[in-house]
Amino acid sequence: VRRPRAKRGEGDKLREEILVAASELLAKSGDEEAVSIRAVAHAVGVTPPSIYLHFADKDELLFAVCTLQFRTMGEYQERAVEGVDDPSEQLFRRALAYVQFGIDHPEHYRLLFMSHRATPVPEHEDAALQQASGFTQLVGNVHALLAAGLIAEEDPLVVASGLWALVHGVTALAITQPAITELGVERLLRHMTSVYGRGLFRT
Amino acid sequence: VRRPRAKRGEGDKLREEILVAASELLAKSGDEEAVSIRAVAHAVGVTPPSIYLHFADKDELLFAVCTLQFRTMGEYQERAVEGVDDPSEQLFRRALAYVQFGIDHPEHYRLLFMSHRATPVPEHEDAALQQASGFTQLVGNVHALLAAGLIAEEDPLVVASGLWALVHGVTALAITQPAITELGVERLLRHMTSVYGRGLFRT
DNA sequence: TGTACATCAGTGAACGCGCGTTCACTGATGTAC
DNA sequence: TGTACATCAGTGAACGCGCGTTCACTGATGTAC
Repeated sequence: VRRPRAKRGEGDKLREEILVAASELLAKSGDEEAVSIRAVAHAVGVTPPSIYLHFADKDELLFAVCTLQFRTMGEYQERAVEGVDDPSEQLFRRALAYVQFGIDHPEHYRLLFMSHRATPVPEHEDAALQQASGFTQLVGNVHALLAAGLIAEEDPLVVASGLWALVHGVTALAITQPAITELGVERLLRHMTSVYGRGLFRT
Repeated sequence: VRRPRAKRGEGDKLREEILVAASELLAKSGDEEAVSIRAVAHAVGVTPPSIYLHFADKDELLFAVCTLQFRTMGEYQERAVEGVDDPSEQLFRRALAYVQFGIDHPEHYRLLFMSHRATPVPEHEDAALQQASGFTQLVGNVHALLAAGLIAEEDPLVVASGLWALVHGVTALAITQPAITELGVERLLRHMTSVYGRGLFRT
């Protein structure tokens, strides 16, 4: 399955194809280790050295995959809060969208938040930023709630981190522990947000 | 560094040494991939084929490491609730012990709850049991609280899963996101248990 | 319009590496007589 | 007490594999004159 060669100046097309192929390979194989330079090249219909025309090394390729997936995750969240003004409702929808992304793309979620790669190393700081972009909006939500006096006085960063830990817990567990899923992820999430919300919001 | 050969009938000593070496290698290297048959053999001071005298294959070795670590985790929890009778206090201490294990042994925690291996496959069911052993006691705690009317009517499995997701979220985030740790894991955990507890317990 | 030439998107073959696993073996330890 | 022998805990060498990466190359595409 040989890919037709790109026209002059269209060399960047391959870059895109490689990125998409790597993402799909990760999703389909269900294993980060299956995403080898050789496997990606094969999936695109090209020889391994061609990858190096677009990415310095394997690390850079995987980093690019992360960036791509962070963007997808951001879209999930934006779509979720679209047209919603109430900050507590926004918060809830954001949480749902977060978990939903993890369930829809378990391997990508693993790569972003559960793998060794997930630990942002200095040189990869804009990955941290990509991720932060979702997080900072969450912090924004929390700020709004604090300002409105809806939740008790507390460091917004702590509140936001707590919320993150909550959704991350559900998502990660849903991915690694299928037994949990049997009992219904939505049901679990509904229970947890209800309990947590009752504790968080002033009555 | 050649290990002295075991006496007759003391062949099982090597098995133990391999297991411990594999666990330490995992903890020190901070990477599951670093735990190769060859690396473990080297650490013990023995040649690679010797491993096969005690474990059928690499999978069985790693499975044994999991079992060992589940046991350690169980000890953390038992020590935590020792001499405590109040079920809600037990619950809280159990949560603390859970997170503490993850912080003390991040790579082992990864292996047990965050890796692909963490998904219990059929043949490995007693791993699920080992893990369940902690979980079933948690379910027991929840049952006691329900019976005492301290928490609202709800499926105890859902309540227990929620609690698990909560501590797992904090632990997993603390491991993969060092930025979170800067703000203080104990502080985050205290905030979350406080909020969650306020929502969970009837007043 | 035709042709020499530079450019650019790839290819093909090879490198060295570490891996899991196998197989035939060795040599010390204990046992039987 | 001495010696032949079985057992048992390992060893040494080798297998085939897939990996990331490099290097010199090819051949189609566009450009200059």
